Amino acid sequence: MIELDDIDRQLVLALCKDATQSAGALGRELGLSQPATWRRIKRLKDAGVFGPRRVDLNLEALGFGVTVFLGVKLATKGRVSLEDFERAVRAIPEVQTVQHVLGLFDYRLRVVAQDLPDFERVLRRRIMTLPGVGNVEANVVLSEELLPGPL
Amino acid sequence: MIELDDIDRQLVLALCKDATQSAGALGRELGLSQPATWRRIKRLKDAGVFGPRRVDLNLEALGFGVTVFLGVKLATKGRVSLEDFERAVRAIPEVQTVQHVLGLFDYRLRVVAQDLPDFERVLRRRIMTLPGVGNVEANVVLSEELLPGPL
DNA sequence: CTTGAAAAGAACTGCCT
DNA sequence: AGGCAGTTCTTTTCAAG
Repeated sequence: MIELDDIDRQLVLALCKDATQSAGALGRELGLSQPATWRRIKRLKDAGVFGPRRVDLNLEALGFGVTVFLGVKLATKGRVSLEDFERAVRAIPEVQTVQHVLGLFDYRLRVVAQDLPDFERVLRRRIMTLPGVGNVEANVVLSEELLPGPL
Repeated sequence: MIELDDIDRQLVLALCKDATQSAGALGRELGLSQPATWRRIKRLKDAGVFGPRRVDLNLEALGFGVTVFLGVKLATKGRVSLEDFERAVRAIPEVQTVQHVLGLFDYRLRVVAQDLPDFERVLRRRIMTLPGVGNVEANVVLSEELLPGPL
């Protein structure tokens, strides 16, 4: 497990807020030189503190105004059923995230759609027809807030 | 609403997979020159296609091995109750995401903890003591897969 | 849209304290 | 570990076809 000191923590938090900041700019905030800051960031990267760098899309601006979290309970749950379900769900373009979970449901899916009529189409023709689907619960997202996290 | 042509779509998808690629490298894949690729990316940025650039942390490597999605149903739901609940939930370090949702629950929370005993502590001392909490449902995340999305 | 090039800035390196 | 100075790379901008 990776241990971070105070300065590392501040660097990581600053990068979580805005990943476009340069090592020089970050260092100035903390009273560190550019190379010192860069070396710390490199050490953190090499230690695997950061996940793969991705861009996240502004889906609203692209016409996807509706986000729904679905809980899915499978009717049949053999090894084959799980693999069949996962393969089929990966083929649905509107599904953004697949979580295999423990609890009242077997899977949680993050699904986007253009609007509610479009979501109904996705739900009826894509989700409900998935192999082995039992119960489905839906939560339409009204707003989402990302917090600093546990550091 | 922003319209993308085929090349834009390929650029966006490539950046979703790996945001560290340079404009030159991206252009080479698509048979475009570096300036042409750069201009397209700039146009997309200015159009607001991309959300704020953040880094995502490898929480497992930092000692947070457990991720749980909680559904929370409030017992009392006036305007004040929602604001009180949101303010209190924002103060819990282990809460990563707060979603206000429509459906069987009022909120969905993404919570991380070091392990299951640690999660029990968070649940009993932080979550269950939130103002106005009624029913709580938990799904422990076993695995999570991010898909390309609806483009 | 392309190629070529130049300027600015950020990333990286070696050496020193 | 951090700072300084310098090199290399990418980004960013421009000129010309």
